[in-house]
Amino acid sequence: MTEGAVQPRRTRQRSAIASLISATDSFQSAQEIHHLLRSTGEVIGLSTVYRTLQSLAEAGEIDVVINADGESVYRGCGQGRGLHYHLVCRICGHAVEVAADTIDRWVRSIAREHRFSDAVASLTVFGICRACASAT
Amino acid sequence: MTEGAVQPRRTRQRSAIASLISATDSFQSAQEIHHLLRSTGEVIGLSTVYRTLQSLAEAGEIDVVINADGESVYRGCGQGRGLHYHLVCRICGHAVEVAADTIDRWVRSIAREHRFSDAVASLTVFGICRACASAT
DNA sequence: AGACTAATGGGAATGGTTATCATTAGCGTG
DNA sequence: CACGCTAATGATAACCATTCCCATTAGTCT
Repeated sequence: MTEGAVQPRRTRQRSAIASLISATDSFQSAQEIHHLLRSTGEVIGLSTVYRTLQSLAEAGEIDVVINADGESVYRGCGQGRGLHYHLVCRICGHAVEVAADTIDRWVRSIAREHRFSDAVASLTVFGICRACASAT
Repeated sequence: MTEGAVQPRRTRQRSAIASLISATDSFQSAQEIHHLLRSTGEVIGLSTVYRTLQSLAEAGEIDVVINADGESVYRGCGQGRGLHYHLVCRICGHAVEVAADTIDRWVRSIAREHRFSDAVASLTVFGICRACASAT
């Protein structure tokens, strides 16, 4: 009993979610993902979508961001690339991953200055991407 | 008709909320604020609390942060001090305002690099404050 | 094949937030 | 001060994302 965590079972639903997510490059809510899967003929329950997204997020296989409406939105990420933040278009949802170095240094120095420990930043930059800006 | 915005009426409820908020230095949810006011004998409806907090936030008189559960939490801020972010203790809720200069510069450069316009950062740093860390 | 149990999914429950609308009460005017 | 206009209030219902419940289904190991 060295490896406490057993890997999840391979189910049709779990791989459907994983492949849909890895095929998109913008953040989507659980509901949107559920709709998309349904519209492609996939038979899957909403509960399953929520559960699976959560477990994928905990496993670090996808990113979660809480948007301005307080909803959790998910997106696939290049794993193993370390911590990073996002630059998200508030019109089309297009998202870019941004290296965390600068911010992490800043967070650490701010935390040290105020004697906070265990500091983690929740950071997302919302803006308007080139395409949407010119499509006015 | 130069000044489109009329100032809100002075009501008992609005000042109760404003004074409670300015007397606290940690973020609180609308529900918590409602409870507190009720427990001090104030007669006030939940709807009013939500509405007033929103209008105060839009007016820039208080800060809003969406916490990890997707709830909106509010706190008074020193107005006129310009944009700033928060360092929040995830145990006791104690919050410190942090100047935004460094981050703003970073946000602008990231946005420029990826050709995003109108970029605004949503940033909150969660950690554990000195007091809570030593009260283990 | 059989057993064990994680995973599923439909529906109900939760909980924060917003909408509705009749009533109340600021506040400027005559 | 009395009057009127309408913003503000607040009880309640509606909303909606998310979680819970639990009987059923289906991976995975032997």
